[in-house]
Amino acid sequence: WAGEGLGASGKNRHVCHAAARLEMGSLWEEFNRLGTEMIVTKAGRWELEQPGGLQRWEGTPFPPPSLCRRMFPTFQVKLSGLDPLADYVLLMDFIPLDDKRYRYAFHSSSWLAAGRAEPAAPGRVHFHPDSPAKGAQWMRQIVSFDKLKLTNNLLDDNGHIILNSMHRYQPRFHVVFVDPRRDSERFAHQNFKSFSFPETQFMAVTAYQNHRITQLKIASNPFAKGFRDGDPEP
Amino acid sequence: WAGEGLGASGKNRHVCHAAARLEMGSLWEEFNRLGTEMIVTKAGRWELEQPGGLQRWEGTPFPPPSLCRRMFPTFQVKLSGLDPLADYVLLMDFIPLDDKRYRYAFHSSSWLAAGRAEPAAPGRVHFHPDSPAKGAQWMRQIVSFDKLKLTNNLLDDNGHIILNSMHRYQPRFHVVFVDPRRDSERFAHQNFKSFSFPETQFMAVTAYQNHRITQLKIASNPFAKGFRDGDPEP
DNA sequence: CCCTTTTCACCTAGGTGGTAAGAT
DNA sequence: ATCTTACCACCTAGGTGAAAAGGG
Repeated sequence: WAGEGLGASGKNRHVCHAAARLEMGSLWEEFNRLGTEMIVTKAGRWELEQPGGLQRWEGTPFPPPSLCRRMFPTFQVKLSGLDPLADYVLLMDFIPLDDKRYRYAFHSSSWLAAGRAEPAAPGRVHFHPDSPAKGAQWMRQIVSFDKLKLTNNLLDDNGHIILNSMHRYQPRFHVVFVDPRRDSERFAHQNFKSFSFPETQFMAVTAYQNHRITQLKIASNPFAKGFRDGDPEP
Repeated sequence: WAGEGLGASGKNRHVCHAAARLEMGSLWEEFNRLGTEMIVTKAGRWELEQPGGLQRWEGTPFPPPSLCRRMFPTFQVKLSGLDPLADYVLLMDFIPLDDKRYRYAFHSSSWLAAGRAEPAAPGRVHFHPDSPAKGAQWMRQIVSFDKLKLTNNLLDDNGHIILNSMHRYQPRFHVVFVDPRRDSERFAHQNFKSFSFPETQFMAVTAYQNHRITQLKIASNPFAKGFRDGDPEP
């Protein structure tokens, strides 16, 4: 027990001191003040396999690019307090913030509850693609979940995160110690630590509702530079 | 010994049946008949950190993109004979084919030996970025080393493969079983299997010498499509 | 009416060889 | 004379929101 002692929190010593600082916090807060919205789309491979879509990649053994959307801002954290020599898996999931469905009232520029939530989508998880890796490598630089994609396709076959449009979600971030012990399943509840940043909560939408969100996305996302007008900002 | 028995080759049972089939073999052979050339360049981060280069990425914590070159054709293999449930690391290195330096004689369109080889560059290794992974995942689809980049910069700091221009090289591919035993170092020599495909040998150059190589690169590399003239080929 | 899907122009990011200038 | 570099136009690949079209 000495070698795998528990911290005061009841967590394994490899995770009990783990800390995560959200990067781009001021940008997240700026979005959060307006009410962050994230686009969700379908168009996984199931859509593209219809006639007319297939020809774009026939002859290659690889699936077509998924047209699902990333998050913006990107969820990025700076980690500390890990054991540099231990292995960790990093992952994210998304939990409903309530059991409501929403609609946007343009006249008042606000979100209104509009009935109960639809049946929850399959609760998927996104592993950071560098997992597993040593604590030292995770702490060396910012960990970015820029490969994470959102979809509203319940039949999605690409492992993307499935969300219901017009529902609110809270991203969660988990640090999981890869326990080398034979019976590590017995300690699974001690071997992870989770982080939730309230400023990263958002509404899933298929098209932006709040025009101020649209303008902030255009102003801050490099890929939307084509929609900026006039003054260049440093 | 029964659990980690050795095959007839003296190799660990997890690698002794491993087999690798080179993909795009006919394209490699077409290049090899002409005498394959691969471009090597400098321009790692050391070059870009000179005044005038830095401003392109100031403000980001990430290094600038390396301008070093990929190989074309890309080295790709289809694996079989691995233990689906065991972990493997896949990697490549490059060994000099001889101790000569070459020059290209345009009048005869041929390579001539021109003295002894220069001091060998640091013998680097390129790990496939998905390493380590289970045998099942490696065998599921073609393994592609398209991230591998070549440089002639002896001071390269990006982990790229360092080669001498005007020298001949043979790419090698290694399958390494990740041995879970505590004293696995003692068995290192049994835990890997190596593959060399003669049709992938090449001359490192800083600019193409043989015009027929240039034309074949333009004809077959999608990124060089801008230099193709006239007839579209399926 | 409200929400979703499709298509588009425009961008980021980066992989090509050509070309001319530079280095040795 | 030979090799190397820097810059360029042109491509692949894919991430943007706008706008129009589609669906219940």
